[in-house]
Amino acid sequence: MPQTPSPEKPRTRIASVSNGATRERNEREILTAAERVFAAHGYRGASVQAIAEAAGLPKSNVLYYMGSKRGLYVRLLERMMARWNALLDDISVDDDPAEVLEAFIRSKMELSRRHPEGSRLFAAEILGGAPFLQDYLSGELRTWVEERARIFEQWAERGLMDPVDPVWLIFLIWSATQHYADFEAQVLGITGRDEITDADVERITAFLTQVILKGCGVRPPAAAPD
Amino acid sequence: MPQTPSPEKPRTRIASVSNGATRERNEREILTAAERVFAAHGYRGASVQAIAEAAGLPKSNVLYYMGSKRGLYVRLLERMMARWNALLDDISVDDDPAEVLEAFIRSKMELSRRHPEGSRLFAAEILGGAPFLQDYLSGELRTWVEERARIFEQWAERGLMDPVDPVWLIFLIWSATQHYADFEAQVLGITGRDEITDADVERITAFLTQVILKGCGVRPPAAAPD
DNA sequence: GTACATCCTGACCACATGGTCAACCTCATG
DNA sequence: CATGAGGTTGACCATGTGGTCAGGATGTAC
Repeated sequence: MPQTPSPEKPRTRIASVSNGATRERNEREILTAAERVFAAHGYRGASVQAIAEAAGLPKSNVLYYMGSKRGLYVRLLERMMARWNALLDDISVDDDPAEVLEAFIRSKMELSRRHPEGSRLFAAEILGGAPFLQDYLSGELRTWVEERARIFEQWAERGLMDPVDPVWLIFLIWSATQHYADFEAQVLGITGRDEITDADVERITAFLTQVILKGCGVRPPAAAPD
Repeated sequence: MPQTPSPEKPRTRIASVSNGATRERNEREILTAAERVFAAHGYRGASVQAIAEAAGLPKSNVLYYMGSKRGLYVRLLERMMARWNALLDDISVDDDPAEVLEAFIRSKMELSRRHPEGSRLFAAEILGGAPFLQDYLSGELRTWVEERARIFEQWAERGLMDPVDPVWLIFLIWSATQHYADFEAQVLGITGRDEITDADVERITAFLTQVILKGCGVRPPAAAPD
């Protein structure tokens, strides 16, 4: 119904130039604003009105593009999950534990750093009992964790690291890295700064890498080149 | 001593027996219910109606006891801060770092364990930018952290542990322990369990203690029994 | 110009929101 | 019994909620 394709006319370009461009620009604006509002107030606490104001658009326009509050929220979650899934996608038993763990910590830290609102959105969803993400958690993400946990275990068997519980190790890395996005307000309040700089992130990453690798009996990367 | 016979006139004192008891019972019921609802949906997302239903009381009754939604929320935050302040209250440079750090991890873990809703309430407040807690964070809590950080530094100077940044170490312990309350839904989904048992908590505590102490170059308590 | 799809939005709807209030109930004491 | 303070709550209010819709604006293709 939205589009009526002509059977024979060579309409290579149905949509006008402004069409796609306008849509893309507005959707991006709305998604950015919505991520911020949902992150700050959770699903119920966020109002379409507030999102619209943050995006500089009338409420009706937001609903025109996104259909519904729920649809918008789900779309944001899916975008965040996609970013997440790209993390540490290909590791094998033959990789160097130190390198992989450092890459894990670093990339997770970068993810929280680059998408703090998305990170908080995710956190708020989990805090509320993950009503929209239960299937993802006990499906895709669980598999993701189990696969990596198996590799950690094999490393332990080969004596490349201590035989720590791999799942709790993953949780430890998650929580430690996520903290700087989710609890940013706390970190800033306590340290007395007004922002977390790139240099801070670099230092925190180094700190976490050092403590966690040493804590698991993994030697730092420099010690294990071939 | 439920009632004190007034020496002169029974004018000033009028509280009946049922008065205090009823009030106490209802307030406790409301606070428990409210903590759960605020934790799940944040300040804006929680409705007085939902809290009332969770407490098994009419909405009017909740407002009769608590005055306003905001007052109820602030009261819950203060209760949680009081629990928090009792943590690791007296440590000195002369204590054993291993014992103190383990006690810190353990008591923080127990706090999250005993008050998961309060923990999530706090988390939701910080996630939303800590609109009600900014002063507390940059005041009391900041002092709390600085005092303990100073002690960690002195331990490092004495060679009792690695010279890691003490503030980030505190954040690391906070995030790792808080994770099991705040992200409970994630932990359960991924591990496939339906609850986190006392035995799990014990094992997680041991894991965190081992990794963090070793990671900071602290030796475990020499006199550890078994 | 006409045609047509997309874009835009104020007005509107049914319902939920936090909060108020007056009327009621309960019950120990005088 | 009557008093009176605490406890209880349905009805009510102004405002906010997510969502709909009709009608107009805009721009490109013919």
